Amino acid sequence: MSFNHRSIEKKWQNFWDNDQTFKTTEDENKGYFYALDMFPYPSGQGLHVGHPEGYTATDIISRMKRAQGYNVLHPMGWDAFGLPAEQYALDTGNDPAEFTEKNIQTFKRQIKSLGFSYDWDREINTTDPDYYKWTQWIFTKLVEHDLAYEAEVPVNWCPALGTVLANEEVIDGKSERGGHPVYRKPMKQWMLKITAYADRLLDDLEEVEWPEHIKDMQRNWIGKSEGAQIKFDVKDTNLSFDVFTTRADTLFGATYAVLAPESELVDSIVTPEQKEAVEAYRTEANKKSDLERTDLNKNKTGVFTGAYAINPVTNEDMPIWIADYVLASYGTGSIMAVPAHDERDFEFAQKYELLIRPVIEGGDVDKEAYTGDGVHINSDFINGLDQKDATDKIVSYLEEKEIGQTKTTYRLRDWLFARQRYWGEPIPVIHWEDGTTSTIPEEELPVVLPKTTEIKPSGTGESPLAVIEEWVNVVDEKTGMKGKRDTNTMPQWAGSSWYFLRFIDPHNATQLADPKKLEQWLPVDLYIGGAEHAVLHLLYARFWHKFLYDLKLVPTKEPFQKLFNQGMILGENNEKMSKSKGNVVNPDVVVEKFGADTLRVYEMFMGPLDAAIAWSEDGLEGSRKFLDRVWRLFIDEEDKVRDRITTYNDQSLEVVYHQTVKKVTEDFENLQFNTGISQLMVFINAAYKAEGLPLEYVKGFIQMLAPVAPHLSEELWAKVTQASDSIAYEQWPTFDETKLVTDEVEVVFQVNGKLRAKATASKTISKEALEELALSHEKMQEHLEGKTIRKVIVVPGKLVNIVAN
RNA sequence: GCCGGCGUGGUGGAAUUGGUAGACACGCUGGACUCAAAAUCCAGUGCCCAUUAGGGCGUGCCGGUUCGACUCCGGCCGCCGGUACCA
Repeated sequence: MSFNHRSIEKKWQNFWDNDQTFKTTEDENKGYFYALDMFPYPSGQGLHVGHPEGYTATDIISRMKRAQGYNVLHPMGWDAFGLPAEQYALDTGNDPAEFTEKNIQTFKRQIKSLGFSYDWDREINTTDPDYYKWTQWIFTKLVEHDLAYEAEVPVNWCPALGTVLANEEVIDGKSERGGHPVYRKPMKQWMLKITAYADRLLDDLEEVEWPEHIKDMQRNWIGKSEGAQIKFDVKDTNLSFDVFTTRADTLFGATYAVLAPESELVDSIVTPEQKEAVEAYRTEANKKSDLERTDLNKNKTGVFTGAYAINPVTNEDMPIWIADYVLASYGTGSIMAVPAHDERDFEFAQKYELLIRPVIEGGDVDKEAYTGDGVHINSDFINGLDQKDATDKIVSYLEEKEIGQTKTTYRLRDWLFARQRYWGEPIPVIHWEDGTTSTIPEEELPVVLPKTTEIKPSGTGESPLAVIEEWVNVVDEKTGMKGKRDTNTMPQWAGSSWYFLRFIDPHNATQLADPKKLEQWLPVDLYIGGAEHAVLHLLYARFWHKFLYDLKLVPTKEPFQKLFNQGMILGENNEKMSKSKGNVVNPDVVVEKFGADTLRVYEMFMGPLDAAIAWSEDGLEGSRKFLDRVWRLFIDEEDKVRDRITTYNDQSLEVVYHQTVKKVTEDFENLQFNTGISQLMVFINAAYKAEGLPLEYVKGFIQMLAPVAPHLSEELWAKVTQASDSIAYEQWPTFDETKLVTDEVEVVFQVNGKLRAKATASKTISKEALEELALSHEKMQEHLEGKTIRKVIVVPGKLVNIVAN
């Protein structure tokens, strides 16, 4: 008979709720372990089978750590602000808050049906004013410390929709909804100065246990680049501009200069003859989105300004061009072009027939740019030097003349923190009529998002909040001065940048979280989520954490000690699951048919946690068969514990049991759940062949199965031990190192590296005796006949290899 | 293009201080049980040759180091992820 997952799972989920089994303990005599999932955005689609993969992994670790005597913090919450809810509101006229609440209830029901050991008393919702009060508070602190500032930044403005669009809502320069034209329009926006933390965000990656490729992605994103900044004078004026270059050594080969089309200097230097062409080019460039600009990278375009710069070492005239292959936002927004040794400059110079002068030996400038190292030529005082020496010498020269110095730049840009949207945290700022700006003091937070019956575009590009007059307009009670609230809201990244702190003290009304509790729980010991957040979320959260660290509000430099990214679960056809492909698996259906335990076992057994693996209905059934097999081993047809389970131990399972405890414990610790579960299967296979089942081993096995299949294990535990308590806090089984190996081991005999015979021998057998055993073996003698033994390699307890010819 | 990862049976995957390749599972084949089927239990299952005994081949491809290579080195091919005019 198989177990009834529907009744068992319901029974134990109710038990855990009523018993408050997973309420977080904070016993100072125990260690603290913080196992965190990336909290989900509660979409209208409901839970996907990909979600439980990471959740099961952290749940297994949480349950094992509780049994190992730790206080475990294992919370769940909702990253519930975001675009889809607002779109839904725009489409239907409904309140995004209600829609979001409904989605949360669906997610929560689904997550609870999987039996995760979350402490639901600590549930967090980023859209809850009690939560976003502190999101806003952190923002005001950033303003106080000059890490938030306002700047004119271009947005995707769609006049037809009367709204600003996110990049992903713009397709080929048209709005995704309606296909209306979209323009780049500068708007005043809040920016966060994440670049001030660039070096620390880079350096402190050394301190965390993250997958190397994720660290690499962050390093690339930060994009630290060391080079030199060099000043160029504009001919016949007192104007000048700086360029950034990593190849100062090629300065003698700089034959022209390029400014970004947006550069303000262009207005001052453009000649009357070129003015029209330059203006036309700038207008054209302004129409293109960043994406379109990069799309055109095959065919570089640009226009001559008519002006010349002076090369500071050759004193030659360098024509100044504008071209959109130079980005205003990187470096100084202007470059010295060295076409002989830079591929982009080479392509541009060829197209516009600009001078290409090689200054390094090697390569052929008629064909392509040479970007390698080599001996410098045509370069006066650095001739004959290699790249490094030439760079050092020329930078010293420039420093002496005070026209250049070493300089570090970053690819990382400041964080555009404003959204012209309704469904987000209001930015807690008032713009007064006298032109000043102030943040809302702590005692007046939160600035609550006003309820409104109709969310509609403002028509000006501002958020829908701008039309809610009674909310926007404020008067200072003391001075009577009028002001307007900032109508921007925060991006979705805001709430998720610090939620892991609030889980530690979620109901604290007076501070973000109690410092003592933060000290106990931080850093997060294990953080699991999808790789799609490898860069932005993790970088933003690290930035805020470091800022709070500087304010002495959190005790650690880094928030997440160990990070792991679960892989994707693909559809049975090996493609990404999607509605349109019809390959989506609904977890509700799986839980109903096979049970939550089966789903958990299957998702952990299908392969390594970080691999992308296709769903398989057959594999799922196999996991259920394993659980049934476990059940039948211990429970008979009458639903009674089998009398094979006994306190007598005939030792036949001793070795495999101790091996199982060791391997399962270590594999779970290392997140290698697939091999850990396979070891549980090995034990069950052996147990089926054994006469009696020692109670101690049965109990130990059920405990090891419990983190993966908790409902079934609770039920088995209750039946086998007659206990009325949960298995959750039973001490995790231990193994005895001395019982791991048998006295007799199988050894392998090889001739010329080829396996020819096997034999059993004592594991402590001497080298000589083992060699003798090999040479005297019948099979070996056959293979050695007529050959001369040249060499014998003996690995004690393992093998003998005889080299002969 | 650049950075990172991967490539093992019919399938998902095990195994790397270099030492029995294919653990565990799915699938398949056979047997037991059954009137029969399902379920279950037991056995077999990398490929090729051979009736057996046995032999040969085998971890993407080519080469190297080694007594011995899935594992280390060099060169290719393919797939996946990230990123992209970053000066």
